[in-house]
Amino acid sequence: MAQCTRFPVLTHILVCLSVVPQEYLSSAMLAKSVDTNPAVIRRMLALLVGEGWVQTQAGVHGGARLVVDPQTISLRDVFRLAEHDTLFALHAPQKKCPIAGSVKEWITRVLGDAEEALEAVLAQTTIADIGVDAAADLEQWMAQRK
Amino acid sequence: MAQCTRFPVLTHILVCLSVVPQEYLSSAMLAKSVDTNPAVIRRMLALLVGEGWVQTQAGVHGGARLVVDPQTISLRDVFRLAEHDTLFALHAPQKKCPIAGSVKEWITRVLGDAEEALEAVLAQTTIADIGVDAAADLEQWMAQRK
DNA sequence: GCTAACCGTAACTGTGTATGTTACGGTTAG
DNA sequence: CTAACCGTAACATACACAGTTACGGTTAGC
Repeated sequence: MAQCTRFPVLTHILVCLSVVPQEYLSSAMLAKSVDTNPAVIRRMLALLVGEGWVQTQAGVHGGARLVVDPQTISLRDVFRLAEHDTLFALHAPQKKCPIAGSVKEWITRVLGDAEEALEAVLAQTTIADIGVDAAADLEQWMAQRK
Repeated sequence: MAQCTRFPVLTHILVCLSVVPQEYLSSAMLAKSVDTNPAVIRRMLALLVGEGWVQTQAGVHGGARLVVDPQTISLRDVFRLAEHDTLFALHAPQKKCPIAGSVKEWITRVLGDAEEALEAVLAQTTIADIGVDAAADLEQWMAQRK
């Protein structure tokens, strides 16, 4: 599959936003948390805004904010956003090959089923689930800082 | 996942070999069927030989031959061969980020479960299953050629 | 209004991975 | 001896994505 890190990063951003509800987090802060560039974060945020999960605010004290219940965002939703095109690419076999048809048919069907099974597992976890643990970590971290 | 076509191509090769048991198919013929270069096929064959599924024969009238029952090769096996490294890559978040730990933990666990579910579906189909349909296609194709 | 802190987006680079291609040495049958 | 094979290395090519820079637009506070 992929050497694609978008899924974990998108999840990380959403969890960050979910542990400080109603608060605006700047792309610079999120970039530090995810350990990347603010522009990369803003690119990701554009996707989340497009889904209607996040609102952004320009100007001083601006940033991004979660505008839906994190319980309503499953990892399946995030996964689909991250891997917009098909998970598996099919090769285009020679038309003249007599067995190409059945091979392609089987592969398509089986991969479809497999992807469905994969997404069914992802659907069982929501951003809120992860947020609970993350909030606990955050609290412990802040206590240690005192 | 990936823009990786290795899984379908490996499957195609195995099905081709399974419909003409005990017969040697040259990489040139397989290349025509899959619509690629013979060297690419030979690279793939090297993987299959490494698994012990295929034997190759150099020289005139040489080629590749299936040496195991196609019923014993599931698409899960082929999939693992095609996607040798982990299906999903994780990003390495900043150590200082207090919530990175729980995010990574959840992602790792959930993706592990998801991959398991995916492979469970793939395990239900074997090369022999596809070979049955492919053989029928081949027969029909040869009848039309008369 | 001016300034500084923000976002949005475009453009470019760098990099990693996979396929396509060529080439060459080694092996086998006739 | 030759032609049909494989195995493997050494490229070139393509593509997606992260990283980076830059610039225009927006907002809050002085």
